[in-house]
Formats: sequence, structure tokens, C-alpha cells
Amino acid sequence: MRSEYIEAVLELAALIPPGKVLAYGDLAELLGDGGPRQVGSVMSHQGGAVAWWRVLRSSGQPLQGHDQTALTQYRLEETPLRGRTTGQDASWRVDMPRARWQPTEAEWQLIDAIAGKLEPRFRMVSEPDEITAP
DNA sequence: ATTCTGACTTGCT
DNA sequence: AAGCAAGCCAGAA
Repeated sequence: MRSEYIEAVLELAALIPPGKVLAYGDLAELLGDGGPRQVGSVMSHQGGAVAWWRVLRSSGQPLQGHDQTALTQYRLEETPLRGRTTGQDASWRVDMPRARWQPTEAEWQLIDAIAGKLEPRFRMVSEPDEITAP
């Protein structure tokens, strides 16, 4: 994984305001590079550097194994949730429609700046597509 | 080159 | 609500 990509993902994740979240796929889309799995990969290895609970599955389901920690954060940040967050039969998820971060005009510029650093990625202009053998 | 494995998504039962 | 198959993109073996 390119280090620039990792940095871009982390920088973008850092822009998500408290109480708001983005899906892995959202980040990939904003960056205009990579897919949900790439973002997920970065988060799994470098997620500790940012508010990882603000990046989750598009379904709003909390990260398996970290749901308690995440819930604590969501409560602190007053992130919109759905379902039961208490009791033994607790079953909840983030209310994506309401919690999804919708960048303002100004924030878009910051996002573009980050995404822009990714654009100048060079590609091999490989010519030898085929070597028609005799 | 080929196969396996993920902090993923979407669509269909 | 839950499970499943495909499609997806990269890295590792």
C-alpha cells in the first residue's frame, strides 16, 4: 500500500467531526482512489492513529470486537444510534442516514486537497501489449 | 501465475 | 433480521 494513500485515508478520517461517521466506501469515494477494502486495510493497521469508530461499515454496524468501546464514544459524541444500547439483548447500530457526515463547502476544499495529493500518481505507459508470435 | 484472505458492499432470499 | 453469493481491490504466500 502506498504511504501516500495511507496518509490520505488517515487525514480524511481525521476530518470527520465528532458525532458523525463515514463508511469505508465513503472514504474511498471521496479520495477517488481505492475501494472499501483498501480503506479497511488502512484502518486495521493504522486506525489507532485516528478516531477509528467514525469509520465503519455502510450498514452502521459497529466494528466487531470493539462495539463496547465504540458505543462509549458514540454516547460521548451523541452520534445518532438505532436499537437497544442497553441490557443483555442489546442490539444497535449507528443511524447512518442521520449520522453520515455531509461536508460543508469549506470542508470540501480540505477533502479535495487531500484527494488531490493522490491524483499525481504515475502509471506505467506500457506499450508492449502483445507480441504477436509468428 | 494462481490462490487465499480481509475493519467492504450490494443485491437477493 | 439474517445469511449468502458476487463483485470488489490489494497484499501475502
